[in-house]
Amino acid sequence: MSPTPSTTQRALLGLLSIRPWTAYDLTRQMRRALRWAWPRSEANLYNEVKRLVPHGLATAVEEETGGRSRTRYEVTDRGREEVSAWLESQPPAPPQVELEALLRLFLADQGTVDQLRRTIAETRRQMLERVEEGVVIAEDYLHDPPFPDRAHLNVLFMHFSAGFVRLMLTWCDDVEAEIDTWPGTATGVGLTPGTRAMLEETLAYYLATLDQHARARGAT
Amino acid sequence: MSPTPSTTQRALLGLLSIRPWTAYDLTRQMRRALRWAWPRSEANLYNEVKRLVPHGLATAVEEETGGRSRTRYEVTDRGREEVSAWLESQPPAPPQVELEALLRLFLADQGTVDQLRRTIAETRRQMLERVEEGVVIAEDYLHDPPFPDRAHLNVLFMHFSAGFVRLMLTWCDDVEAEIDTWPGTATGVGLTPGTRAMLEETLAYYLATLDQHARARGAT
DNA sequence: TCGCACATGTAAATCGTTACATGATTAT
DNA sequence: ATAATCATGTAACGATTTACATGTGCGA
Repeated sequence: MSPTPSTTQRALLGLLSIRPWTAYDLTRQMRRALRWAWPRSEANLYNEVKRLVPHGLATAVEEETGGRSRTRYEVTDRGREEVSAWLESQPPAPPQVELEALLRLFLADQGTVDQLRRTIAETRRQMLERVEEGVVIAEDYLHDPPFPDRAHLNVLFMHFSAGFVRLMLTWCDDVEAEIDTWPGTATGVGLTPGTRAMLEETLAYYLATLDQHARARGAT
Repeated sequence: MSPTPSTTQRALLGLLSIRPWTAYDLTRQMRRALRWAWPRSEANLYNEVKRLVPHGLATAVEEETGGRSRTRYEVTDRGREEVSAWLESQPPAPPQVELEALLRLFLADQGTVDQLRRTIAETRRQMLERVEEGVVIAEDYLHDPPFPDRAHLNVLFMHFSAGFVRLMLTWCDDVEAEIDTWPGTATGVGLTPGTRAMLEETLAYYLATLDQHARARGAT
């Protein structure tokens, strides 16, 4: 009757375990923070919280605030158990990246260098938007942290997002520098000096990593 | 009648623009390479290629190879146009990361340090698997590239995936080092020296980035 | 007072996954 | 000869998104 909740539902349950929220605040929190780990559309979130209730994982209270009514959700004991069981369960799903810009790069020989350049420029713009949001949040946390007793977790969380932004921005730089040396996207380019160097560096890093972890395992 | 194709369909069309493939080869290619940019289940891919045909974007030929028949797909002119139009169209969807491990970290105060440690260990293991695949592909490309005239694109593509793996592995290291200093996930931890340093470094990087791009824009 | 952003959803349509099915090929 | 794996899907189900709907407060 109650199949195991989806990861989206578990994320909402997790938020509710921190404290009660209204539906709208939940979507805000998902947009502000959890977008980095589990991005979902807002309409979907309204839907999924509501579905926690009939499963006995959360309770809903209607509040009359002036005109329109809103719903405040609270986690139940069964809800908390569900979160615990999930954290205990092995293993987490593998990381997945959805990156249309990278897809376009892969197929760039079907188009022009200029199209590719615009794709990269747009990607950089998107990342700079995230940086602007990040500055606000980071300053918040240095002066007046919203959840002081969760600061250690939130900072490790932000540490990932900062790393991701950095990755994307340097990748954009690398791609731009490289395509500037191309006569076109398709015609007789092949392995350039730049891409050959990248390839060798990548392989060296991979081999070093495997080696290091093989030795770490052996030393245990 | 033909609503604009989904990105998954465009990815398949893009592959078909390189050359004709059988359904199975398409799924292989998606698994081997495009997983990094647009991960989809194999069953779905079989479905989506098939749906290209009634829209006039691809043609299908049944081939009898021994016993069972297989389908070979080819792109049509309309299919190529569709890919061009897509590459021309602004803007690409923003990058999205789905990372259950990061979600678990965010909610780690609902569980134990040991659970978190296991999550990180599993994530590292998943990434090392990717490294092993990557070694094979990179060596291929150095000795006997499968698509020599596409090498420049494929290497820039791999450059991203290598960067992502590196990001994940160093993040795992950082998290492990930090949580080793915690007495627990929740009880009176707050902003530790380690996380404070991270936070300051993140903020500094963000500000430097914004500054740099503001000046770059000003200098144009 | 007009429009726009905030706040809060619903309904329909689509997208995508999991589970199943089945013949062929290879390894043991 | 058997089991495992490759190759190729189908069907059912569930998750997600898009588009719409509507009230409320605020700034120009």
